[in-house]
Amino acid sequence: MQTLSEENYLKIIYNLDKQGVKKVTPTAIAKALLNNPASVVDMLKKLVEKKLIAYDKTKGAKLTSAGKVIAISVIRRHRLWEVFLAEKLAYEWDQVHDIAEQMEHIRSPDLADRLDKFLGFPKYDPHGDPIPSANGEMVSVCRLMLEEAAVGKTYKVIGVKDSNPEFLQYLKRLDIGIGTTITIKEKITFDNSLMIQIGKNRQMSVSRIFSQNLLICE
Amino acid sequence: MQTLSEENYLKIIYNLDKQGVKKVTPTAIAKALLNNPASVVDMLKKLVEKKLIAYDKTKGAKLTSAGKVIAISVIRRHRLWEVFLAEKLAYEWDQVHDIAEQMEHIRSPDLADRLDKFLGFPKYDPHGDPIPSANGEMVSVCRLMLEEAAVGKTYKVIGVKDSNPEFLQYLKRLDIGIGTTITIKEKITFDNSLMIQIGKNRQMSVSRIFSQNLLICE
DNA sequence: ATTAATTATTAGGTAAACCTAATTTTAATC
DNA sequence: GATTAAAATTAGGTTTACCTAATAATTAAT
Repeated sequence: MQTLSEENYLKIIYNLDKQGVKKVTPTAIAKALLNNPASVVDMLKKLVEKKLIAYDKTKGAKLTSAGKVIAISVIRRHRLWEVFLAEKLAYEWDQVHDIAEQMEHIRSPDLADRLDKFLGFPKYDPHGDPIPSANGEMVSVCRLMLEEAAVGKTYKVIGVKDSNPEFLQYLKRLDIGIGTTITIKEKITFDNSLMIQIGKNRQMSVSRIFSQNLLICE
Repeated sequence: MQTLSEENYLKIIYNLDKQGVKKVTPTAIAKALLNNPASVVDMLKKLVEKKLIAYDKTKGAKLTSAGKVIAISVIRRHRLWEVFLAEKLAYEWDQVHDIAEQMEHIRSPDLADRLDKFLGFPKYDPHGDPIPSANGEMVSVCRLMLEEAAVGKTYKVIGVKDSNPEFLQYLKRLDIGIGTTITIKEKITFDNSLMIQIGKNRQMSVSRIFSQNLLICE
């Protein structure tokens, strides 16, 4: 049985690794957790003892399979609660993270599974991140930035990259939410803006900044 | 801002007082929290410093108005989550307490209010305890044991006294749940059993033990 | 390759919330 | 009212998860 803090470390190590960080170092972890590298070193030792990670100065921290199981289940809980908060309690995309950060640590054998069922087995959280299934599998990520979309194709909005409140506010005003369909009409090369069609009949131009922040899926 | 542990102490002090304990002593609190009286004394000092309780050897611990506000809000969150777990996630009455014990400490300004709304502003939790409203008011407890019911009258089931799993199982088999209507047909004095009507057409006899465990409201 | 800068680690410390064991206080009983 | 039992308190310790400051080890830059 692991503590709340241990769960957070495992989750962060998993996430950093997933984000493609070549070496998961104490400093990187400290930055993510907003704490001190010295504290991280302490905890890494503890996690090594518990056989939840392997740590090697030169290779950084790596989850063992036991550690990975825990990390994924924490992530699963986090993302399920995010869906709950957004969908059932009408929170905005940017408000759900901090609360889910707390809720992910609630422990009870089948809570996540019941929640999953209650929510209708969602595949993605409100940020477009895939939700691991009960057995720890994640759907292969169908997820690209609007910027990477191909002209002529139609996509569905699945989330945002950075949950900047202003951006979310703006999306809301445009009536763009999860599931909204977007068709790419034209790429304007000179400023990298895009002419898109939202839903069936609305057309508009969006900036590169915009298209780098919206996540879509075919 | 108070810690999780402080919240638990305030809640317990509130509950002990409500249960009619004449003097809320360190030993009583320790018994309720399954910890040591010495630890309780430590914490009581801290709570006095924070002006959340008044403590006097001879009178025991008493919540200040600030302490009461916190205690009631913890209780509100606890009971709302219990409703959520029972109603939305299909937990049995006896399974919700331990999970709600954890969820009650999730902090976020308006989470409880949103949850309350989502649940349709329930008045009682699955144990028949009243849920404080957002401003801290609790409905006057409409709650009596089936044993105390009057012949001829019709009541609604609001909860159980002791959440004994066997009893809950039995209720389930009888298709008795929260909201089920029960009409008292006859009191059998020789063994204190009751002839009741469940819903519209089912009649059956229940033992005194049974009727001392089911909570109802007119 | 040596110096400078960055990282990692160790040493020693703190705060929260517990604990045990000893002591004092209060209450109960004869 | 003295004795005994129970409860409250104090003293001193532990664990978890942090911290700062100092040192050691890497990595980068001249």
